Amino acid sequence: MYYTVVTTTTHPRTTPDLDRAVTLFHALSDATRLSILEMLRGGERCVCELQDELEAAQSRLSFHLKVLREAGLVSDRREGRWAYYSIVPEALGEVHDLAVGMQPKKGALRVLGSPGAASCCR
Amino acid sequence: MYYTVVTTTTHPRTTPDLDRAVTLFHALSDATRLSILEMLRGGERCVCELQDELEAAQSRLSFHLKVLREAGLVSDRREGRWAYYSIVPEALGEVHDLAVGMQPKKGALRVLGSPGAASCCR
DNA sequence: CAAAGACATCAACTTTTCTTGATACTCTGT
DNA sequence: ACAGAGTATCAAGAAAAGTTGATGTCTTTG
Repeated sequence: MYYTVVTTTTHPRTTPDLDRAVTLFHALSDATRLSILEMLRGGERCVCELQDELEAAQSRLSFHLKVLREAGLVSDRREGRWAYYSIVPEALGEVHDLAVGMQPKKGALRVLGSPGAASCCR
Repeated sequence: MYYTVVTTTTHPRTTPDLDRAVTLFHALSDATRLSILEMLRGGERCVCELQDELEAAQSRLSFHLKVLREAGLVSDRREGRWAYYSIVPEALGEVHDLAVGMQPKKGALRVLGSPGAASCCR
């Protein structure tokens, strides 16, 4: 049996990509995490290396790596007792696309008195 | 008189753009704020319009607009008793550049056993 | 098998961020 | 000058995020 999703949605872009965008930007909104990513730009790193260079407590690092991992920005590979983290380029691609997609639409540049601008309050 | 900045800095990119990036990403890490930006994509809007469409309390909106404004993502224009907000494309450009700049460096792709990868822990 | 290293996870606590309701400010029309 | 609309700001409380130290789980090595 099939269900044809009719999408009666009154408020359109309310949930789907919005959540994703929030997750992505939130993961990037912390100095420690950005530093981690900066280190990973050079290639895979294990937690102990990050720990040394960032002078951060181990559990703190683990916490931030989890945030990055759950946002899909980094992936981890286990080898013996080490965990190697690396950047997931596709996720940064999403961020890139989001930034582009948030630019004003064509024709949205305000020309004073143009119709559509400020249909506001009487 | 000139100062030749010698950059004795031990920890390089520790403060300058990092803070800016954090501010920018943080401003974007909230659903309400992203919705506001989405509305502004169509052009300038006054607070009352945003209020109606987003069904958000006035003070709440004001709060979020302030975060966006302080991050430089939107600008406001006062006209009579109305405040019109609009997107600052340049700020989104910064976000775009950040996303690009965070991609792994050339040659950072891990080839198993390649030198430089995992100089880690003995 | 015991000991030690590399991480993850958890609980308690601190800090930051959001929300809400009240209040203040600034125009505008009368 | 007054009343009311449109906003900003502030204080207090609620919720979310980050930090720290302890503990647990694998895994490797002697």
